[in-house]
Amino acid sequence: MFSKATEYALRATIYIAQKSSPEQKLGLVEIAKAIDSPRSFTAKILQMLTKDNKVISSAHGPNGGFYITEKAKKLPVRAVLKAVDEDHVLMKCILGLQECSERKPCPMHDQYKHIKRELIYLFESRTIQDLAKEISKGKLFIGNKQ
Amino acid sequence: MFSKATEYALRATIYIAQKSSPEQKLGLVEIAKAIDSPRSFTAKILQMLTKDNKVISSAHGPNGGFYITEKAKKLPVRAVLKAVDEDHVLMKCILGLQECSERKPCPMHDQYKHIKRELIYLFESRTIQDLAKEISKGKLFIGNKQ
DNA sequence: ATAAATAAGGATAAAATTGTCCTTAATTAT
DNA sequence: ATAATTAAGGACAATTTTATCCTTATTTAT
Repeated sequence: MFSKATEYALRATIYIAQKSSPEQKLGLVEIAKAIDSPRSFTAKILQMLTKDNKVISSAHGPNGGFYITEKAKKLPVRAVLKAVDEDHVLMKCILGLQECSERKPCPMHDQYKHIKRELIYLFESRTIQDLAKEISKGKLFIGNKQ
Repeated sequence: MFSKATEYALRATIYIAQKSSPEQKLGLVEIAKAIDSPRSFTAKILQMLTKDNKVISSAHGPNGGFYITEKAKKLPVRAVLKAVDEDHVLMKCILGLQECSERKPCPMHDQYKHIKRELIYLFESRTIQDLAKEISKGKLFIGNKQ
């Protein structure tokens, strides 16, 4: 559904939301290990997420790293998709038609529109915080290696 | 959600199902124009769909081209995904984790699993024929250019 | 001030996907 | 038989995505 970049972005954001605070920042190496993603590529993706402090914040130097503010935790998960420029995936036609709408529907439109609505609702209604909370309750996983 | 290849595969299959018969075959050029896809790339994709006559059938020579049998029309749309080797998209974890299940869920698993189920149901329950019928009723579109 | 630690950014490489072109094979009509 | 028409298949090219590496900038601690 999403690109690798977006998958890493979502996993990293959830992990940072769960483990970090402005006092306790996380380094790139720890994050990449935890979410099982390639280190340098993850760095690029974190750059997109920290751009304008939209979703993730960062600090240079010793004890620096990545963290998330309380305010940003309250953003819908969809904000991550927007930050990595893949929000359109939620809205696009499942057959890839440029123009597919009620007025000009593709053959799957009437069926798929309900799923699309739920997808959008999922990413819009749940906040980054929501997902981080569940992971800290214990039973959830964010990386491939145990 | 799907790759371009899969989008073209779905559009081509629906178009062929609507316009062709074993007596009335469709040429590559017509198909590519109708579904607004690159001609030569579409040829490759049609090759996958005709492999072992799984979904689409073809014939060489004058008055040759692509068509679909009555039997194949009754296949679930999911058969197209399988033919182009992209069926896994329906099942995969939305965060891209290799192992994501009830027993070892990712942070979005509990929410997303319902959507996943509906997606699978959509592609499993609807046949190629179903989609072709609706397009021939008139109000549906399968290409970008009008 | 200096050194150490860390993210930011640029250049590049590797791999995958998308796309084209040309030759070959199969079929049909003459 | 021959020519025309069409799909099949192989080789390659272009583009996009994924990934790495190296240098630079920023901050902190000494």
